[in-house]
Amino acid sequence: MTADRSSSGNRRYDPDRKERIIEATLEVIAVQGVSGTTHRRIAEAADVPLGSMTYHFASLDDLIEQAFLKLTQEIAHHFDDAFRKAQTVDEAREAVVEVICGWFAVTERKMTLILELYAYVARNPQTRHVMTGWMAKSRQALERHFSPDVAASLDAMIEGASIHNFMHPDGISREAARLIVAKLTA
Amino acid sequence: MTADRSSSGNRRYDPDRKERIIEATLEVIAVQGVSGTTHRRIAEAADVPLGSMTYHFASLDDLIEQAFLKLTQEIAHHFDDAFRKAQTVDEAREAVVEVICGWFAVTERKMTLILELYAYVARNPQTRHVMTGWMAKSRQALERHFSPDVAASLDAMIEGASIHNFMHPDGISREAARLIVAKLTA
DNA sequence: GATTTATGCGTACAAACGTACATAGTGCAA
DNA sequence: TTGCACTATGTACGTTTGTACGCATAAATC
Repeated sequence: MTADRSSSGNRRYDPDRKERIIEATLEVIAVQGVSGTTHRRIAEAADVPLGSMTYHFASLDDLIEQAFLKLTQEIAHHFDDAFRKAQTVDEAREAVVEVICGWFAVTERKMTLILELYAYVARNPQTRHVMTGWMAKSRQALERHFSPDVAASLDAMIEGASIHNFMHPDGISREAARLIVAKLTA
Repeated sequence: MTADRSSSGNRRYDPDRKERIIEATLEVIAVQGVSGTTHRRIAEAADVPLGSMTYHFASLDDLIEQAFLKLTQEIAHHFDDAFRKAQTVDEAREAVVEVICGWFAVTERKMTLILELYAYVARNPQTRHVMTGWMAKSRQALERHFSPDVAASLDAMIEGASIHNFMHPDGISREAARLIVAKLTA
């Protein structure tokens, strides 16, 4: 439907096709879940022929893994940014609150993708490195401002609170989050 | 392969077949994920004919939802038990530590199922009641011993810490958990 | 024992799947 | 312009999927 490809003499110069396929994969997973993610749906979403799938990626699982890797890298990058900006411990505390109450909760898409990732990793141990890599980066970002133990507890709390806020509309308020963070970092 | 059904005149008196199908569904989801869960695999796991699937359940999604409901009810029941047994606040605190470090971490199967559930609910909003019901029960159990706000924070921490412990072998130790719980319930 | 009713199941079917591969198209060297 | 090496694609194949449905069979009633 996005035209361009089906018209204009077909074959086009398309240097970042691979990248676009990966992004389309995340889009499909977000809407259909891993269980509904197929070569054909991704190809349609990325506006590329079906043959491109097996040409650029060894298998569907290979593609899904690369998509999830990209997802975690992007999130980790934003996460790191947020804590790099913080100058004081108090600003870092506020950043944690923001991550819990503002950032994740806003984008249902991102949370859905993360949950799909967790389930996927749980069932495909060979992809666990995607998770451990992500967690290591998050931990590192938090350890700019907090001790390793406190960083670990904050990381876990961010995880749990994000999920709960996603599942339950009136989960944890900004004030409540502020109090929790204060307790954990006291 | 489990015999019995294929021999002995076939049709058998089987009053809790429906229940067994639900349990088999959880088994299949735990191993194959929702994405690999099919009528045929469930039927084989439950040792019932394929026809039984559409006879007892309106659709595959209907069956999956019922299976997840059963899962959450069982977990909530155990959870409630643990906190009902606690007589003092300190015992309740220790119960939280146990939930984080002992209980979930032990059974990979259970954690996998929970993560599959999250992903499923995220993508099927009409099944969100399964989650909200579960969360309400957990909250209730915690509120036997803690204020609503503290209960909420403990619940979130349990969530996040369990997941992190599952993904990363050396996640949060028992001592670390004890300290965190102490901080949150101070 | 005969007849009826309700329950359960084997089987078939169209649709969708992952993947392989012959072939068509394209930029580049000469 | 021609030839070549390489990239990309359309298509076909064998499986597996969810679901529907006609028929077999057990239980109930007389």
